[in-house]
Amino acid sequence: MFGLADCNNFYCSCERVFHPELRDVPVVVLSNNDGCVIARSEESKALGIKMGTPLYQVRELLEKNRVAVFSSNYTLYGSMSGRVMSLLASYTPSLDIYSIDEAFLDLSNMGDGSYLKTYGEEIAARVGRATGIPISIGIAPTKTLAKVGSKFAKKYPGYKRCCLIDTDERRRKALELFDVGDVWGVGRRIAEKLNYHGIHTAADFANKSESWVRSHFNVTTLRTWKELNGVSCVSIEELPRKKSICTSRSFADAGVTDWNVLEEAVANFASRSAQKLREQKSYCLSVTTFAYTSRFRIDVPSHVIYGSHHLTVASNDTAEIIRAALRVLREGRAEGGFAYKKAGVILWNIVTHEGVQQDLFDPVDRKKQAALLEAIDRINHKNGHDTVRVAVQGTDIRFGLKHEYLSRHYTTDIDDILVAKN
DNA sequence: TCTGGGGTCCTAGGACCC
DNA sequence: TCTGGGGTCCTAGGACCC
Repeated sequence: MFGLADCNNFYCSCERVFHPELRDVPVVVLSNNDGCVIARSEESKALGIKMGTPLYQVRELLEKNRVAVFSSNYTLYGSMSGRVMSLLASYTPSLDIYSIDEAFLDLSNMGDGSYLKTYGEEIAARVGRATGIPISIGIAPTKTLAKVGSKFAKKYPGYKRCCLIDTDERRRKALELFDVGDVWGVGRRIAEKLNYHGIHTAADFANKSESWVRSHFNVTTLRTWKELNGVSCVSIEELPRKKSICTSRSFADAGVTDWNVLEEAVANFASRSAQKLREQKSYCLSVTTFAYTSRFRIDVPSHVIYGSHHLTVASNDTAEIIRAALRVLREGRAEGGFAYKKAGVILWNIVTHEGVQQDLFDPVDRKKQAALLEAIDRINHKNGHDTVRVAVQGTDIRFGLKHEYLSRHYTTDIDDILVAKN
């Protein structure tokens, strides 16, 4: 049996922990640059605010309904996620952290149905009490069904935050009430195709024959079908090492027109990506850089820079990766004044230390390089991000992002700890 | 005017091999 | 006019997830 624990409206809930006066007030959290709405409390959902809506389209609605607005504060959310996950880990021999606000618990051999139900209720209550974050839990023989369960647990208070789908009868009832488009693994396109064939509920889909599903869809969708029928086949292997690492940002307002600022931004993205690479103790062979003008503006000249550079020896050296990223950027430079709205650096072809193919004629002393990087990382860890950096990264972040509604770093910065007054 | 960021997996088609 | 058969590897793009 699998349990899926899902934090309710996670980012909004994190803000509420430190703003208890907002408990019954609509709350939204914005994306980077305060661009779009990416998290909504139940009250905000009821106002009809959709996920991913640009802020400017709902600004009036937010003001009229006195919605509390926050810029995203990933430092806070990451730290709160850590608290939730460490509690969840104490309830299972194996916890698979699937995202910042979701995790699968291995609940095999934990006793019969009624025991599991109580166990789930207890987990949810404890996490809520200890962290202030409300969570919902679904328990079922497959991960896809556990996800279905968690949605029921969230929707109906009667479940006491835990919904168990263990028998065939319970499974049938649940799937009949569940929209096929809400099934994990069924996105917009597949939902459209299923609807076209007259399939609307998860039960409609589960009742189709295997051969029908196989002939109309690919193996991924077939797996989803099996999971709905109680056959577990989606494995969430822990991927300790990422296969690609990306750092990208949109630029505020109209974008970046100064080429030097763009280079500085790309240097910073490359540096951040190299740090992430070292954190997972990996090396990359390929560096891709991209920069493009607004996808939404048809009234201004558009331009796309996109290219890759391949290293001869896999590296995680900041300077080397910056050099590669800037080289691609410069190769893509074109005449004309363009306003770049977004840029980023992707590292891929990632290998472990053992997987690094040495070069007989390598001019770089890799041992010295590693020692230097380790020293830099240690200094930066102690004294703050980018205390030591490459000159081309610049001294101030001129392409700075908009964070007009940022809350404080309550759990990670000594100066931001809440003070209780008498 | 203003429109996020970071991932994984699968498949079709092209390039190449004998 | 007629133009083989059987593979592998790589990449771009599409679909999905949060």
